[in-house]
Amino acid sequence: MPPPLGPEDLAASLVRLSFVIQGMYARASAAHGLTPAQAKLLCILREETRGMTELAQMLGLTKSSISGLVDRTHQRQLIERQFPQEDRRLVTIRLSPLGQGVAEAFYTALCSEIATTTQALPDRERQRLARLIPKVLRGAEGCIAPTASEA
Amino acid sequence: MPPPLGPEDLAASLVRLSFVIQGMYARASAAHGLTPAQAKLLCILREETRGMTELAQMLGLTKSSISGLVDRTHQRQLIERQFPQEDRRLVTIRLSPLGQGVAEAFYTALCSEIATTTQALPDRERQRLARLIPKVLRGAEGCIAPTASEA
DNA sequence: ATCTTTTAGTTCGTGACGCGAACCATGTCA
DNA sequence: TGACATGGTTCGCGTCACGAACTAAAAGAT
Repeated sequence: MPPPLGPEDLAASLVRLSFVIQGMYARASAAHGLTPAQAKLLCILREETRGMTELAQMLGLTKSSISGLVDRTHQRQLIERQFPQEDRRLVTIRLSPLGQGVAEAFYTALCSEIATTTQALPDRERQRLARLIPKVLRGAEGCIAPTASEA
Repeated sequence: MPPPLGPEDLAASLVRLSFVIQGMYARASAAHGLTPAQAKLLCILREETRGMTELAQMLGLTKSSISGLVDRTHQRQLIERQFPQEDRRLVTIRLSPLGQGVAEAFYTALCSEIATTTQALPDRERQRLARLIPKVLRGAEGCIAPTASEA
């Protein structure tokens, strides 16, 4: 008969879990020649082209931080800058062909590694988990969360 | 009738969850004048005194990284170095009185913030979650996980 | 008892990261 | 036209993590 678990225990294991996942994220990044920050950037751009300010919001970073990150990622040939004519202040960032490949490879590798660890669970429990977590995420949406949402 | 969720969906929401938690961790750290790295260090030392190599293992960092981290944290008066006589190579690190206070404050703040977001779930589901997550963690133990275990 | 190896930490140089402050260029609005 | 807002960049700073080279102390081997 397992004792009931208090909310602190849940909090503690959530923190622990997040460290484990972040560890996988870091290793998957490194395996593809990326820093975690660059990996996040690529994952966001996987969806669609974005402006610098937009990226700043999504990553929860300062404009100046984004500037640097984009620079370094650009040097690695993973992204391209576009200068739309309708508003010449804008700089739009999109994946380069190389970047697309790396982004996909990274993302699938990451997911498959994570899946490996959840594969240990019986289907029923995995299914439950898959439905519970989004609920927690919805509960957390109110927070000032940096919305490092994507991937 | 919700569609069944594949393992990729689960992986994706796990990643997303980990970012949310890390965001809270970062904000809770900042609120107590800590960097996330320093907060992790303090949390480990909350349990007991440790040597440098031991810290390196637990945090998944290099000895040189620990050296720097300990230096900076020491400058903030949060930890103390001890030089045991039985083995004069060893340096043992423990919380200073100030560090103890900060560590406790940080940890409880973090847990309570996380608890807030899970409070939205009905008791039954929260209870389920609290039992499922440790299972995932056990499944992930095999991994080379840096074991940034504590807190 | 000495010589060699292992163990524990430190130092140094490098690159990435994130921040705030100051700044420029382009649009927008009065 | 002049004031203001918006979008990005640059700079200097502190933090972080790494590998390589190094010192000191302990443990083992001869």
